[in-house]
Amino acid sequence: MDLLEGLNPQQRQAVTAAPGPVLVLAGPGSGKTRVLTHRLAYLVRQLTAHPTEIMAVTFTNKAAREMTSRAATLLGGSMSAVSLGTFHALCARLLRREADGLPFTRTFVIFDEADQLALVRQALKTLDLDPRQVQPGKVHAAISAAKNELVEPEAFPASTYFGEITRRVYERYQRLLISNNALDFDDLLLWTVRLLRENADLRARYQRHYPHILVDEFQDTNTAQYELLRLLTAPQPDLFVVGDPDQSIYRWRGADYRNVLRFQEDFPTAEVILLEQNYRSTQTILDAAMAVIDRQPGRHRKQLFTDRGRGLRIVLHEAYDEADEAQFVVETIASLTATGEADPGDCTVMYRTNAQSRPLEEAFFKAGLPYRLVGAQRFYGRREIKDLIAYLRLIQNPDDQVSLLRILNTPPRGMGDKTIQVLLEAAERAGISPGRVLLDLARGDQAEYAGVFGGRAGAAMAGFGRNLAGWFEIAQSLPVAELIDRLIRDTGYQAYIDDGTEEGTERWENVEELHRAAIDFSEGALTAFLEQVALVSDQDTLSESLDAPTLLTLHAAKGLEFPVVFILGLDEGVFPHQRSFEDKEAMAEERRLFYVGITRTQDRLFLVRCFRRAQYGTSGVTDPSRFLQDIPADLTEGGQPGRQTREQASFERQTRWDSLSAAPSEPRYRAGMRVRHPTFGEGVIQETRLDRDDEIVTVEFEAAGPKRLSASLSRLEVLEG
DNA sequence: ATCACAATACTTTTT
DNA sequence: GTATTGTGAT
Repeated sequence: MDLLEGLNPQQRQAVTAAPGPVLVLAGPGSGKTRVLTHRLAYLVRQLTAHPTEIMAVTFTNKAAREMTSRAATLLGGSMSAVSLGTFHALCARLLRREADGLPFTRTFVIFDEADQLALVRQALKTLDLDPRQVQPGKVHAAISAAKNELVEPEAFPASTYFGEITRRVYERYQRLLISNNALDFDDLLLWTVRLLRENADLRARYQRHYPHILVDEFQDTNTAQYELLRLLTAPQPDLFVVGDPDQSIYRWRGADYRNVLRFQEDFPTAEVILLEQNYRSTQTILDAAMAVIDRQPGRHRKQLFTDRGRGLRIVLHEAYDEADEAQFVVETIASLTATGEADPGDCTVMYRTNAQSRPLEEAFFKAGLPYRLVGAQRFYGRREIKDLIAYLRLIQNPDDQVSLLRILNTPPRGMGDKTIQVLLEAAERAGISPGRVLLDLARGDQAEYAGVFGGRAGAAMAGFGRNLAGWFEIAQSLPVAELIDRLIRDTGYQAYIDDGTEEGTERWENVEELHRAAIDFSEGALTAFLEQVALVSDQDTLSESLDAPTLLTLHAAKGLEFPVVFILGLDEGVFPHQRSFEDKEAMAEERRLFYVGITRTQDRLFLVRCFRRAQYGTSGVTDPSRFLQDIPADLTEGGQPGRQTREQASFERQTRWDSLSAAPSEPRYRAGMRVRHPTFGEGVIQETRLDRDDEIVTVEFEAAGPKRLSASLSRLEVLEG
């Protein structure tokens, strides 16, 4: 049976378990995704399940794609019939199909974080609450937490002042979502659960339709997701879940690793299988990981073991500041690459917060080395991208008031605050959304709004309404990419965004990037495109093609593995993060996050911290992370940052400054010089200038084109001139 | 109505 | 130090 080839006895036991509730508790690097994939294939091949009868839930879209292709390889055919994706994506699909009878239509849009916040602000305003006294973010977090726990507005505990406020905002917020014909992320789960709870026929239909359900990363499911699983799998569940409570890192998003315990209570007949052998890391890495996680009270210890041998020691390094930290990374990777110990693509740099990527990017840029940055948020969060998405969403769903308000006067078209206010009031009076009012005006239905709009403003709005109606029309037949073309042309968006400055050009390039993404999106349907945009995960942006180091947050690193790992910012306040200091559970989660980070490593691990670190512009001295003290000294080499005294640190700082003052005071290179670079080959210097303590050289390389390099980081060999 | 500049919070992690 | 919001001038 080739489906079981290369699997160890525990893995085989899991793959071939009898249908029914199965809980696989798997340590890091134990091949749990592999088990899941083989189980999928086993269901089809051995238990003759039809692929359409399988629903598999993964944590990211990328994981879903990977599982599809791996399972397809195993089966020697297409697995596309399997319903595979994240909880959110699967729920969105179900809701679009079954929207009849619900208070929204199947063209609903999904609101992202920023839209949700805008709605909370709006709710606060209509309730006459000052956003300065009631923080919208806090209220939104509370609402989201409630939704993840399946708590309806009426049931929201209003025992405190904040609770009372939140409850009222929650009510209002839900109504606003409906009037926008929009759902937020939590709604996707909430409405699906509601629908299945209340509609027995539908529930039975889905239970029959998906007799087999598999779930990856089960420790990161929340109450709503767990309830959903229970609803979908009764009365005779074939539910196969895989997870590791030690790797639970999404508590702040409502995830509850106690779902693992709940599972065993709710399904007492569940078969429980442990996967303990690790195929990823050296024993040194595993020993360090265990030392970190074993400090966690109240957990079931497990022994991680491998037959890979001890491997190299973990390197500890203390840098002076974040620029120095980044430079250490770049230099170390450069030297590992130069000696052939690792490929650039084998290396990965992890950090606690996204903001920490900036100094890294600068260092890589200065050294003229490419890198891969994981983070979709940042692209889709850009103003110009949000604008165009708002246009698309409005076309898909004219009731989307948040998107309408965003782009009504973007680019400026003579509809200022006053005009917008009039429009909103007219919509309120007519009992329809402002988008519909515009469409009415475009059709010439002035009667109903007679005397409401002044001549100029009325004309502007009718004009925009006609545009909107026109786009609405062509959207039915045109692929998304061409629709975007039309939008840009009709609105003069390029002229608006690209003002010739460097920033303007960059913004326009982003627009082109979105356009490319739309072209690549084969399905062509607007709804599907918008859904994908709303539900992209960070990891979805990881390109496999480039052989370059990867930069990502520790959260985004979940489920991945790399030969060489750097974990940066091991300073109190950064990692563990400041916000977790008062809350024991939050601190426990930080520790698990560190555990996740360490266990991504196959061979070499570098733990780095800074002596001083800038926050809010001013920099201050930091203390080493408490986690560093938990790594046994016999596993490490390099400094003992955890035990360094302040005097030693300040002495180091002194010597640092001395060495920096030896930096060039006049250029070492001249324009016209012929140079050679180890990576880019030969080229001619175009320009050179001094930048603080460094010299920046612009070189036109024969093969690689123009590059800007830092003289101190890149070894340029002068050939002539 | 629009733009330029200034003051002001603000940074955890993400579907 | 930066993104966002608010204010005042055009």
